Amino acid sequence: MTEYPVGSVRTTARVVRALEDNREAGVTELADELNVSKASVHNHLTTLERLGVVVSDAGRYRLGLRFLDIGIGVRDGMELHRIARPEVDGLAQSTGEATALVVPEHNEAVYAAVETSSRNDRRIRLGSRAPLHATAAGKVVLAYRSREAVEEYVETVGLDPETDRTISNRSELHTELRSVTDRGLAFDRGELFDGMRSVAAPVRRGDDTDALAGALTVLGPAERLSGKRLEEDLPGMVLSAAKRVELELAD
Amino acid sequence: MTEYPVGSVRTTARVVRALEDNREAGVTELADELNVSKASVHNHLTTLERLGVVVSDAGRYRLGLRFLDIGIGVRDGMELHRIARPEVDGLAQSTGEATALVVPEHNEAVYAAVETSSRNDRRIRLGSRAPLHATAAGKVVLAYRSREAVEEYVETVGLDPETDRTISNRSELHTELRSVTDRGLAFDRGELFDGMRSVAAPVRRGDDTDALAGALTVLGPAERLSGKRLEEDLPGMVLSAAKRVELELAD
DNA sequence: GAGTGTGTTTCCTGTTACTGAACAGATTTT
DNA sequence: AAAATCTGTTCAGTAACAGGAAACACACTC
Repeated sequence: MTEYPVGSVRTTARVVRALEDNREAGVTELADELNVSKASVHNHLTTLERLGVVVSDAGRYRLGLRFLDIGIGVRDGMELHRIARPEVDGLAQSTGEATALVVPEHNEAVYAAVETSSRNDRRIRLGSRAPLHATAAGKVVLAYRSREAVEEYVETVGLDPETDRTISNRSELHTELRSVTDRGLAFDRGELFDGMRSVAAPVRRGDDTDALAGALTVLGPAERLSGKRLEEDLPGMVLSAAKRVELELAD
Repeated sequence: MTEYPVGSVRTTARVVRALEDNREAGVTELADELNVSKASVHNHLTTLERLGVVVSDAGRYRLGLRFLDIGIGVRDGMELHRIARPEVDGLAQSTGEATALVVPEHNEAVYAAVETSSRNDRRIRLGSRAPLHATAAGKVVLAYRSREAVEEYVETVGLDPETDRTISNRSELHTELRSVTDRGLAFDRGELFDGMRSVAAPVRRGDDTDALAGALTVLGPAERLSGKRLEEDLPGMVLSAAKRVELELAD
């Protein structure tokens, strides 16, 4: 058994990945980039096109919008999203900042819902992914894991520094996570993007285990997120919103 | 050469499709549903999980949010989207109705951007797809195609009736499309959903050929979309918004 | 009109993706 | 509590086929 039981699917994934980066590409171009024969690339592309996932136009190929269809479907299918969505919207309105529902997946923080108070403020992209140790929401996710699970994260993912404020050593991370569980809140002060701060509160599944379902978060520029607003006002709002989601999630 | 040059990818796609419908499933469940051996399903699932596209939890499998990531990336990468987005938002604000940017893909109308004036009004889903002959935006798409291309659409896709007002015969479609090109505008009066109406205007690529890039559309309940508002006011707004997009698209 | 791109097709072969069956847990039934 | 019956997972063998090389077709350029 190799790493990928169905090898050809892996090749397909590489083709998709390449199209994701290049936005549009030709057969030879992809063949060179991926070190695969032209014929093989061609086969994968026509397969993908038949499947309605890729669009071809005059010998150029690009990804179609079926991914969006599937992705939104997956997102809308999450009960956490259904319940948390109104709170995300409400938070955006009451705080005047960007807000999001963040969900852990494959050791990354995924923005499953994003809302902004002012339109055309698209700094955080829906569906984008960030490292767990460099965002408030991500730290919430880590904080509610066992110490071994956190160690495993450090081991496999590593603590790559995104800015010069990113937590990048093990002990610092552990003390930070301790403070997160203590307060039931996490902060990020320019640890992912310079001049960008965020607050996040956990949403736990009340039912069986107290496993973490996700996190609500508020994000904004350091100029606006500071002092009492950052330390007290926003935390209070995020926390109570998260609590409401937990309650409704429990039933 | 068979229908799908890389057959195993087709199986993978079927697995993904099944997960899309079932939201969550086990191995045997999928194996039965797809008439494939358990082992094979298992192989595909672990491959997909390794690729970060599927999430497994206690023997249950479900699609992850990577599709959303890719999909939004594709969408944001479209220059038409970049340019049309502000107009879609502006239309939502000025009309007070739901608005969208629609793009043709694989003979379907895809909602590439959706905006609503009031929050939590999520009737049309981002990324969802509708038949070309049953929506205002779709009729715009068809109208700017050659007659043979329209015939080909009727042949391959067919004119399935979605409601009792859906255009479902060839000649009716052709006269309708004629009126669309004449006025540069398309209407839909409950042809996709009962009680739902929409107006759409074309966005054409000015540059080389006058190929259609997409359409802007306004949607709402029949009670609000009727009379002079439906016939004159909204058309005027959609049309001028579409013109502005065309202009900026030309440079 | 030769030359260099492109995407597409063909053909062959070594790989591998599938199946059927055995295995290992967990849960339920008796 | 043990047996029966679900799971998901692993294993081994074979028939299918995915991938590579090269020829092809077509569009450009020079």
